[in-house]
Amino acid sequence: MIEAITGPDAAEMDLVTVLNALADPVRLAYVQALARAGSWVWCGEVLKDTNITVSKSTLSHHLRVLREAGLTTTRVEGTRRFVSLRRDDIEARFPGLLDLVSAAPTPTRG
Amino acid sequence: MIEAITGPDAAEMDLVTVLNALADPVRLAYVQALARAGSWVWCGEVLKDTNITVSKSTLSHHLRVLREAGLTTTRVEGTRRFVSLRRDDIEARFPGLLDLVSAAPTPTRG
DNA sequence: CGTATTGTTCGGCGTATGTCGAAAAGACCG
DNA sequence: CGGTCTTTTCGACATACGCCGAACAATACG
Repeated sequence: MIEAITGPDAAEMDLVTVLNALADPVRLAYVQALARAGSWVWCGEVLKDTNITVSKSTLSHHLRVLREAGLTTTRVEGTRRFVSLRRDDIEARFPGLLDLVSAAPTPTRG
Repeated sequence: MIEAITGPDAAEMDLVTVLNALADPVRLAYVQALARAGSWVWCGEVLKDTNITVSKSTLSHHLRVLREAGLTTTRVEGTRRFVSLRRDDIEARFPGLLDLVSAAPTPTRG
């Protein structure tokens, strides 16, 4: 069976929690990269084309924050994990949020 | 002369900083109340019709975070201060952000 | 089976954050 | 000037957060 790890239902997403999840340079860049990359990206590869480097444990921590905020969902496939933005749920709950984040000007370098 | 205390220019607002400013229950409620109330509201009164109570020093701290993120500006008038959302600047820099925050479902009570 | 790959979990560490009360600052009123 | 009102600043404190390396777990490969 395909194991899918997901956080809260769309209706239970909390704005403060979501904003907090996005209010970190690493996580924001991750979400932006995900938005660019489409669905089900190998989670260890997402930050590859950014200038961000963190340890495995740190990345795992950030992915959990994103997941528990409701922003992403994870699918296990062999030894790897694939991650995807919950676009529809996010859009349903917080319309425009993903567009806003994706269109962010000058990635964290004012 | 009218003393106006303002944070960064619109062009220099940083998304992570802005999201971080909004990712706190008190500050989010404050911004939402401001969005509802219009411009130049007496800063000590903004949270009156919410169920939030914080000390003066804590509120002052939060107002500084909001101001330094670029979200609000403050005008001194006598012994009081009046605060206003920088709607145009926010909209120019992060289109849709204020609408998104204002339309937040179930105020911090998922 | 042994090894490699991929992530998670577990301490631990340093810093940031939210909170408060007390004190100070500035403006107004008598 | 003395008193009042409003807000900021100053410690102080507890907690949360981001980060890492080491150990563990689960799967795949030969």
